[in-house]
Parts: sequence; C-alpha cells; structure tokens
Amino acid sequence: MASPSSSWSIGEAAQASGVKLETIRYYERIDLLPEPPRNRSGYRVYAREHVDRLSFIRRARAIGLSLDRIRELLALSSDARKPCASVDQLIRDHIGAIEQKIDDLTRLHRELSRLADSCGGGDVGRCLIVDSLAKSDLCDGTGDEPDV
Amino acid sequence: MASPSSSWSIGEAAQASGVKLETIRYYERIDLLPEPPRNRSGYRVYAREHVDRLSFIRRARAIGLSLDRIRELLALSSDARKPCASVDQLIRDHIGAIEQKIDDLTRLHRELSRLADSCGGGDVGRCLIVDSLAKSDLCDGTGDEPDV
DNA sequence: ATGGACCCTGTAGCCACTACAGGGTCAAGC
DNA sequence: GCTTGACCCTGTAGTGGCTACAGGGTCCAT
Repeated sequence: MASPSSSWSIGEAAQASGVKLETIRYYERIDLLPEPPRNRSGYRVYAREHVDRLSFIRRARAIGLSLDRIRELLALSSDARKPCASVDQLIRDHIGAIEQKIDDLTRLHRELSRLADSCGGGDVGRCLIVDSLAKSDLCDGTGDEPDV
Repeated sequence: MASPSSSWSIGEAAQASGVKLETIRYYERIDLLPEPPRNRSGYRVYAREHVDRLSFIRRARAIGLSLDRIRELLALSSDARKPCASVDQLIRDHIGAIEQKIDDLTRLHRELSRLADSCGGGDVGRCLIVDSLAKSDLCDGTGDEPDV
C-alpha cells in the first residue's frame, strides 16, 4: 500500500482520523462518507479529503451531534461562500438541547438524592426507595425517560 | 371482559399503569413482566400484581434506570425481608452516573458556548465553528460521545 | 349484518454502532 | 516455497428500548 502521506488504507485512515475501522465502513454504507477508490485487490484507498471528513465527523460526534445533523453541517460547510448563519443556528440549537438535558438531569438528581437520603437502612419491606417506586407519584408526568 | 377492579385487558392495564400497550407486550417478550393468563379468545387478562409491576417499571424508567437495573431492583424487592442495602447501593450508583453525565454535559456546554460566541457571522469559509470541527482538537480525547 | 373498538401474532424499523463468520491478500521469515 | 500473522473484504445479526406496521380475529352496539 502507498505511503500514508498521500493515501491511506482503511486501517491507516482509522488511525489517522480516530474513527474505528468498522465505523468507517458503516459511514460509507449510510452515505456519510463517499466511497473511496479501490486498489486491484479491492482494498479501499483513502485520500486526505476522506481522512479530513472522518476527523470532522468524529469531532462533531464528540460534541453530541447526530449523524443527520452532521450531514447537514457537512452540506452547509461544503460551499465556503455560504453565510455562516445556518451553521451558527445549528450549533445554538444544539446548545439549547444540552441545556435542556442538564436541567432535566439536575431535577432528577435532586429528586433521587432526596429519595436516597430517606433510606433508613432497614429491610426491603419497609424501604422507602422501593416504596416510592411502587406507590408514589415520583417523577410522574415529567415527560420522557432520561438516558443517563 | 371482567371489571377493571380485579382484572384488566391489555388496554386497561396500559391506561392504569401508564405503560403503552405495545411496550407491555415487549416487556412480556423480554421476560420483564410475567405472562398473564388468557381468556377463551386468547386475550391477555392482567391482575393487580401485573399493573403494580408495570407502574413500578414505569417509575423506575422515569428516573433513568435501564431495564436490566429494573430487573435487578424487582428481584431485590421481591423478598420483603432482605436488607435494603443493595437497593440503596443501586440507587446511589445511579445517582453517581447522573452526576457524571451532568459534569460531562456542563463541560461540553462551556466549550460549545465559547465556540458559538466566536462566530463572527461571516461566511462558511472563515467560520470558526466549522474551522474548529475541521482542524482543532476541540473535545479530543474526552472519551465517549455524549447522547444529548 | 355491519361498523368500529379492541385484541392477536410476527416482523421490521429506529440510532449509531459493534461483533461476528467466513473468506481473500500480502509481506516477512524460515 | 511455505507458513504465519496482520491486514483487508462482504454480509449479517446483535445491542436497548421501544415503535409501527401488516394482516388478521373478537366483541358489542346499532
């Protein structure tokens, strides 16, 4: 295989971008990463643009963007002359979602701490934690389940 | 179908417990809820214990416990004479996980706010947000992707 | 008898991967 | 020349926790 300075095998691209090998193939399958050319054995041969795109995706994932949002972001940033406003909006929306999540978790944390402190250390039959889950309206009607 | 005061159809059980009908069948399939008896038409007929268990599961989901943790919790609370310590520990572990999550999201929020404020409103070619995702080591090495 | 509300089973889809199984390719070392 | 092991390929199935059908059966009121 050619030198990593201009072309990469899938393993090298994984190493260089920080995206796992299987994930790279997955991204190709869902058309998030363009199909690279192949060498005569059918091995994928990546160019710098592929590796850059993979790094971009990894960083965007690291800040919690969904693959669909990342797709959007990649489309937006493909034309350097487009105004930055949509990108900015996308990120601000995401920040809003994060704030919401923090709020939800903070509320939950408060409630659970209260619950845990109420445990007197007896046995399960009189456990206030179990009691609350069994009978109380703890957390009822607060909407979606949090994914902790 | 018999009176809801002592037996419930799946729809009634859904209503009474707040767990959706399809989800009830799913819980049965994964052995989280015992199979109820059937009437002569093959309809499921639930008793109070089923509805109670479903409510318990719903509340435990609402505080973010996984179905596996809930399974554990149900096993622990099945014998009223067992000590409450394991239940307490399970909840405290969960609180720890929530704290971790809040910390992660708070850090992320700080970083993203900084990023968003850096956007000068030009075009994408000079967008600092796109730049950061493309080149910086923003959020690198912070571990898992957050699920916002 | 007919309509609509309810119930049944089984399967496929969601997200973002991850983990195989079962093979092919290639370079180094003996 | 032959083996070993690292790498690559495809395709499929699994994860969690549901949700959404398709294609039926049942039941009760009108």
